[in-house]
Amino acid sequence: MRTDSCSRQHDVYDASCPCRQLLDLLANKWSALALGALEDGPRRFGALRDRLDGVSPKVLTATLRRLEEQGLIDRTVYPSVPLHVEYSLTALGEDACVPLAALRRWAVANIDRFPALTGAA
Amino acid sequence: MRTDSCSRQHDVYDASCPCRQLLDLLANKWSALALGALEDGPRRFGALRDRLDGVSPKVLTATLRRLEEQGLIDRTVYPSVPLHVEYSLTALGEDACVPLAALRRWAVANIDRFPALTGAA
DNA sequence: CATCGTAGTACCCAAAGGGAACTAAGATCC
DNA sequence: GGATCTTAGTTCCCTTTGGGTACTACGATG
Repeated sequence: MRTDSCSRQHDVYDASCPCRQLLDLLANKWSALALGALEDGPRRFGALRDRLDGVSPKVLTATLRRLEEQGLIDRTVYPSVPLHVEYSLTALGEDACVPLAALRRWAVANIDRFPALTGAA
Repeated sequence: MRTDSCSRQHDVYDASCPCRQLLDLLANKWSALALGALEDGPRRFGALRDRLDGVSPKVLTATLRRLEEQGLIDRTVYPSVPLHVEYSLTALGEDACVPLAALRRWAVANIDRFPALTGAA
């Protein structure tokens, strides 16, 4: 039983298809950076906040919760003191990292072709 | 003369690096869909609005303007009546489509692994 | 002279993003 | 035993962005 209109074949161009929502989740600056930050092993909240330069704790929490909800990352709490929370990629998250890493790499590799961003004359 | 702190090597994890802004532009639902919609040839505003199911004209205009500003798409006005405006990819836009297409394809191919989105039990 | 089609803009409201300050819980210092 | 530290957030408030509906401009067409 489906509630979306896209019964068999999925299409990101269909607003009611769940993969549109998935695209919305992944095609997001903070999601792309957060997943990438976990690529080489688990990280704690503070480490992620440092790595994702410029993110506010509120937005980072929201991003991580969304990713966790969808099964892209795991959140493990170590009830030590001070509290210790570790985020890590799931298998699904690792897979999602592939296209996201390609996008990040493209941005870095091609930034010089964007004069309006690099402040060139 | 640069105003950003990331003098030589670019890094999306540096908030002041221009490629962070580029990532923000590309890692966006509407950008990814709009660029993809132009992959197989120029399209008019109305055609894009139809293709990007669920987009409001206001948001579509804003998205296209941003992409045009950065040189990813061209906007050509044919002063016929009724007015006719055609959007097409630049060479830069075509290149950017590669990682974005991969991301869209990943979403479609892996949506079944997201029970929370597909409404599975 | 009213209507149509195209490509938007204007207006208004809701949601998300963002910064700074604050909280909780216990260990550790003095 | 009270002050202080650390970690992982939450809360508040404000700004920005997203989103829907209605409206405009333009001349051709009936």
